[in-house]
Amino acid sequence: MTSTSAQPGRRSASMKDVAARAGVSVKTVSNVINGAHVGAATRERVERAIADLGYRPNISARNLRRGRTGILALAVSEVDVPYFAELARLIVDTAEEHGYTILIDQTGGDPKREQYVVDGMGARLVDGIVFSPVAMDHLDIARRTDTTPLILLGERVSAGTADHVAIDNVAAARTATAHLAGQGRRRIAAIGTQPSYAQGTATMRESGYRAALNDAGLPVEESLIVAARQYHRRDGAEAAAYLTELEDPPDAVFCFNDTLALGAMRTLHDRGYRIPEDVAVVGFDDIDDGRYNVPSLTTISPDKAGIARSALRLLLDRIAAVDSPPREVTVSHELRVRESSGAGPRRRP
Amino acid sequence: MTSTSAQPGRRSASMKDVAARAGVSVKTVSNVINGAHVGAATRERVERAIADLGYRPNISARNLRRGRTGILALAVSEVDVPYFAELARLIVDTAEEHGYTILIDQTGGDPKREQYVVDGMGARLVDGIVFSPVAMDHLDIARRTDTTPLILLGERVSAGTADHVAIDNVAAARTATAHLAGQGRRRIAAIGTQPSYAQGTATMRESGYRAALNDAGLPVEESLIVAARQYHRRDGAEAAAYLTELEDPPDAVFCFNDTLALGAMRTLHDRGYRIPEDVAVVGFDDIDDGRYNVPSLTTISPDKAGIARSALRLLLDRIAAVDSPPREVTVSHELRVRESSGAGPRRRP
DNA sequence: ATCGATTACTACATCGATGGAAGCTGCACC
DNA sequence: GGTGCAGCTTCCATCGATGTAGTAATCGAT
Repeated sequence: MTSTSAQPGRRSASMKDVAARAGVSVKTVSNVINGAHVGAATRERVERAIADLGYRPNISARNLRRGRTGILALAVSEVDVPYFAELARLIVDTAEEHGYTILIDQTGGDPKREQYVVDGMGARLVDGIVFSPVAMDHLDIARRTDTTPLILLGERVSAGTADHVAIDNVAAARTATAHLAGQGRRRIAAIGTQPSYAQGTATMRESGYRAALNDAGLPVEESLIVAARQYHRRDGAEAAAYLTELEDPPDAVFCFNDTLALGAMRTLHDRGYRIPEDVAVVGFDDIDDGRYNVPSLTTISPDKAGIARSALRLLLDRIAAVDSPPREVTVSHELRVRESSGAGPRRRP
Repeated sequence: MTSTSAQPGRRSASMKDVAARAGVSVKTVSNVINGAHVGAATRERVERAIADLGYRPNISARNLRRGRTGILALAVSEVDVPYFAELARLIVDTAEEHGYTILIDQTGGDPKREQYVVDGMGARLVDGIVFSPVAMDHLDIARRTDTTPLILLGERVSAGTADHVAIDNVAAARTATAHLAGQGRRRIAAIGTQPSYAQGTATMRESGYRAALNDAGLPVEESLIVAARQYHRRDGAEAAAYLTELEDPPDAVFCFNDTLALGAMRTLHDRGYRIPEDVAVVGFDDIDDGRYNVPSLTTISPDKAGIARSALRLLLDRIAAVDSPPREVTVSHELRVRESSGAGPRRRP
């Protein structure tokens, strides 16, 4: 089925052109393309005409007729955040396996843009949306009137507002903090709280952190809990700077994501702290950067492929059956102990 | 224009419904939406009907009629490669300013998938494509029959095959290598050549490297030139391992991108080399990771925002005027000297 | 030979929005 | 009162692919 020659003419060939060339009706061409029963000889002729004309179906027309577009949106704050970049990669690949294409929307965490996402992205452009909210809480989402299937990532929604995929953030944070306590650390700081948003991932991780301190019989010291406006390296670096300036600096830091941790480690290093000897560091997300960093970063590793798979499955299910009750999927995670939390001598990752 | 109530009914409202509710014709609704002259009273009524019904235009129908989709594709090997992630972010934002949405395609460097991209991505789904080729050379691209506007990134195309945006890779690599020579380094290795593809970015960087060695009166030692299958940290780590096992290891390494450099530095560190004292390292791309790494990474910093802007401009121009001659845009770059190449005492980035 | 069933294909309406031409107002003007 | 002209608005065709209904041809069974 090699295209031997294609007319570079302004208008590209339509089914009608193919039909005319093959001497059949338009519908027969459609049948050939969609694999319906067509006689061998006719099929042959149509296929030759398709090749000759370099015909390719017009997606807009097909979508109009079929009522779907074959496009799903992935809406995140910024795609160049490593965690989202890695997730985007998996989601794009997974979607492709299901015959869907992914379109990227960057909200930048802007509430207006997030509202736009929740409202179905303006026009009926996408069949469904995978959304990682920053500013919206579940009440905002419950209020939505749009019916575009929507899957939330990393969001703890109280009760059946929307489909939702996440890891158990409380448990993961608890494990991470417990690991530090188990290494004999006594002043364990946390970087990454976000006061504004009571339902978010940050709050879950914070409460896991607090629970672990309680479990270990350690006091919760509010001055060791540092907020981060965003989750970039810069924010981690700034938070760490603040911590080193305390009268009694911490001997460990649990960062709510890996980029915060990498930024924090940079500052700690600059200020003469040895990692993990003086300060142990644990991150969250298990991005590729952390594995190769010196020292390599202990972190919570969520099953990202599992998240991508689950999100797509939920979304496709919902596209098929809009009225089914919302589902929550919890994906597994594990602690990856590496150099930054004092796991013996330095070795290759 | 707040949506007061939206029918959750299966089928969402069409222009016809709006027209019926407002007591006008479909075309008048269309005119209201597209800002044509419509009487104030009529406009008012139509707008209320739109709000009441929660009407939003059907993109597929509009696209079918208008002959364009408002979607552009960004095709790269993998979006989670930091350089592409950062570029994707800029391109998504820039496209949005122009009223376009970006759809991501990951080729994984697979020739078949790249061919698919060059052939316009199967169906007339996108209005244009920004493509960073890995396996395709300019001959493959010259052979293309599809007419979807296509902009190439980072590709040195010999003569007017397609529009094309890149930095001057030869000059940049020459600057990077010269910087190392200028620091007194004598055995400067290179990591990242790709023998298979004579027109690619890797070849440009290699020839800049060779030229700089000549400029500095240093011999080109083939054993110090290491290929990399991909440009991930792992490949850099492996290449560095090979270099340290040489009888006479290098005192500097120029890596063809930052992730190679970060991987290489990890291995060098593990094997007891001090950076930059024993081995200086320079990368390429200026990704965020490199700025915060310990030691921070000296690198070539391309004007990524400029690349995104230029690519979009070329693409939109070509969509408007398909037959204009191909253009090449060279975007600026600069050397960012940091710790990894011995720029004095370690300081914050 | 005839009937019913099956197959292979055609004609036509349809999805929703838009461009163009025609129609209907109201109004100024001769 | 008729003409001309705006200014809106309506009607109709259209974009390209697909579902439905229907027709023609073929086959097996009686």
